[in-house]
Amino acid sequence: MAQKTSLTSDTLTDRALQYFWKNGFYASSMENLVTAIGANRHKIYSTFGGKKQLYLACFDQYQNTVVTPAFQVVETTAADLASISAYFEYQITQGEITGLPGPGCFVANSATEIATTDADIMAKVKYHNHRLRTGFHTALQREASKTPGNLQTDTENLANLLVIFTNGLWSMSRVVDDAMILRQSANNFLHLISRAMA
Amino acid sequence: MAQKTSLTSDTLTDRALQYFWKNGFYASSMENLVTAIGANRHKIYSTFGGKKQLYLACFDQYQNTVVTPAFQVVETTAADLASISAYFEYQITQGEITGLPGPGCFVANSATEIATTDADIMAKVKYHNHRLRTGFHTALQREASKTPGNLQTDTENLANLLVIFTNGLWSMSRVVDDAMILRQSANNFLHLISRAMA
DNA sequence: CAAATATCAGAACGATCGTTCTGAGTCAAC
DNA sequence: GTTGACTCAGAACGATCGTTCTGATATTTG
Repeated sequence: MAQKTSLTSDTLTDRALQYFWKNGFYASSMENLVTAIGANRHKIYSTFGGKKQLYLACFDQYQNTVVTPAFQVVETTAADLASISAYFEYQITQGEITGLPGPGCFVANSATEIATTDADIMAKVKYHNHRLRTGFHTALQREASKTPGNLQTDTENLANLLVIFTNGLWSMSRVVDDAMILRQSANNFLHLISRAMA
Repeated sequence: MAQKTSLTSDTLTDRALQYFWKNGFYASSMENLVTAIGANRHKIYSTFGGKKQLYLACFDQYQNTVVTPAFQVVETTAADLASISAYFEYQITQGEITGLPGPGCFVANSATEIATTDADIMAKVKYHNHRLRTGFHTALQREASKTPGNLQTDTENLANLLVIFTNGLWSMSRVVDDAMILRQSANNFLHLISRAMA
């Protein structure tokens, strides 16, 4: 019994995230969560306070362990349109590894399941969309700056379209079993963006 | 008590759809459904068989009372890109009337909530996306045919992007409170489509 | 009017929900 | 070796889940 003390709060959150992500909030009972994360009920309540708080903690975990590794390529100062393409490619590959149809985006799922009836979740969802929009925007601005004299490209609106498309793509990843469709869609959409900036 | 016999199965399904649409499957308890649709439990079980069957019946109701009135403009033989624009405008206006943030698309919500764990729901979702894709495709083909000699426009891929964008837009409609954002996004996206066909 | 049918609200079913609590077991400190 | 703080599985809580059933009321039929 050497691994008893190794169950950190971080590990619990990570395992809970995996389960919530796959099964959703309502379909994830405490009974299931307890067995899924390998901790007893007491630990969950003493550490987080309850199911809802554990769920909220998963948002930060998701940002750190999923969004940042995938999206940081877009958030660097050197990011451009190719970086956005790399982001989609990375996420689609992750979906392939996990298996399609997959769980999609944890945040988008939450937006659908409980955001409209819970202000805390709504705030987390809005933050996530804001993060994507900001990242896309700066990358598109850099891309636009490559074309000298290009001042009329509406990078803000294009960034907004990218956020919406991202949401739609992960929604689609929940019902398609071939990654090629996702990959082709991302490429085609980025091609439209590219043409709009020319 | 003259209206007792007026509660047809169609009326029940319609009211159930409204409640499911707004609250989702899991958060809609039988207790809530009974009071929401104005019928007793016995009626629900004798007519539909149970909660899940009632939910499935709502899909057909949604197609008939929501999708068809909004999307038929795209499905006519005379449809073109302007028809697609009219479809988005119609849906966004409906969202404005219902109030934003709104319930989004009933089918897309189901895809997120239960499609991955239920084959029946998955089939309904796939049918819906297929319907959208087919409608968009034929409308885009007609639009493309307006430009003589235009044979290289990949209307199939563009139709697919429209389906994904539609999913993303309704997902977004669950967290934004201003219809202008949705309207502007739809217009901007159709503008990209338009440029791609030129 | 009387008999048969349909519809109703609500009790009741076992199961499971999120949460709290109990008691046995494990560990480190001194 | 004893104490005290920890973890653990699992019992148990009231509440609510989806479903079934009961008895009263309303409507229709002959």
